[in-house]
Amino acid sequence: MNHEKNIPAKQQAAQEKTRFQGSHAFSDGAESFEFSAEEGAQTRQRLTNRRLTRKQRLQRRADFQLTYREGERVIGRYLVLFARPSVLGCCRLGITASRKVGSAVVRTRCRRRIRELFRLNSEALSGLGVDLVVNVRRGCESVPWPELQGDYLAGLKRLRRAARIE
RNA sequence: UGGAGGAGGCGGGUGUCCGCUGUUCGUCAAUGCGAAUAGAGGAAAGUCCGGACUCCAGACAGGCUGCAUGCCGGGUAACGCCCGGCCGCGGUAACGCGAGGGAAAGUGCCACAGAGAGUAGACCGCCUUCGUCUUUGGGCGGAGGUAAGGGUGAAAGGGUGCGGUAAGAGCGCACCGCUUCGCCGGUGACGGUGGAGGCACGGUAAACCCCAUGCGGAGCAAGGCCAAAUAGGGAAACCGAGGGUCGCCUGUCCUCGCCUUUCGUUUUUGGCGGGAGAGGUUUCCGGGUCGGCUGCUCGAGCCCGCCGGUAACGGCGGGCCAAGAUGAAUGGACGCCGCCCUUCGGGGUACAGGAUCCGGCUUAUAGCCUCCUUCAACCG
Repeated sequence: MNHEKNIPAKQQAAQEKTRFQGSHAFSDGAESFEFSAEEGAQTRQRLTNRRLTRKQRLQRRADFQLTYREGERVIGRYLVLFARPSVLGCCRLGITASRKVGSAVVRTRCRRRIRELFRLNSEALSGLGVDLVVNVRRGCESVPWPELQGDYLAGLKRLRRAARIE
């Protein structure tokens, strides 16, 4: 988290601007993740964490199976989410696309879009600290971005609710 | 200009924001941060052939079995691939297609129809002759000769024509086909040509089979190296009890043998030493799981030029370094442009993503471009 301080303020401002525009562009429903600009310090933290390195990905088969077995499950229109409290502090992402989804090209595109969902909406997971496994369902490669993002964020909301109840 | 055929190429462009993986450099405690730079295809696909590479087995090599290939010559590391040619078939042509060896080594199969289907055969016919009847046209019956015509069939034991004959027939002749023997051309497949034979030899080998040639097996999850935890194996050193009763202390009981006043890991009533049993701790060794590293990208490499070759391709010279990921990067979002369709709102923009690497084949592919050839029409 140290590197966040290194980013110049100018760049931060630019990011904030684009993010804000984007947020308005697909603010067609309550599911879109909204935040206001006046929460200064918190906003800064949310805006800067946009990277997705290898550490933040599930890399072992055992991790996947553990998440399937012990995690919470939420089924959406295009995605199926599994989440399980992580041993590490941060969130990690794993993506599974079976051959039912389509050809190799289609599956790769789905993976990339989901990775971007995870990366650009990291604030939706802030404070959770879970291993998240996403199963791809059919149609994920061609659905418009706002709809897919809505599906993803709605899934996360339900996951949060399930966690709170527990 | 239009139709057709062949060869080859491209297969989106661009802007903004946010990212990913490798390498190099800088910085640093750091796998972090910053900068620069590179980063999917013509099929990356199917995994159908051929190799390189690695391990295993064996070792001159050969055979059996199995599989594959199959006109000729050339190319290649090799091939079932490519190039050139031959033959057959299709097309007016350009050109295309062909598993294209052997059916006189053997076995099998060829339904139905038909008189007869492989040592042929005679249903209707045709012809001769005898008998008989007669309204003199011929009819009926017997004996024989035939295979031209009809009919069946996918196929009827060479074809067409002329001669010949009672009618016919390779019975004879010419041409074509076939078989066979020469000669000429060609490296060869084969082509051309001359003679002889009077015709025997149906098809099917993606039916068994025969002949010739080739092939040891498994694959980068190959293979090599490092190596946590736990359990277990081996070795060494050190420590000294263990169990029951119990919250704790004291006391007591049980558990090996020998010896008897010195020694000490402990096990005694007290003491000693040998044997035996048992536990704990630490260290090392070997095997080795999770995991990590390597193999891993400079190669039958790519580009340009010249030379040889009809070509595939080869030779020489010069230049270049161009993915190396591993739950797997090379992107996501939003615009603009191009192209196509449009009901003028808009919609669409192919097939498709490396996984050790090469050479091929096959299959998928919206649309676009270039060149050559051929046919038809028109103009000159």
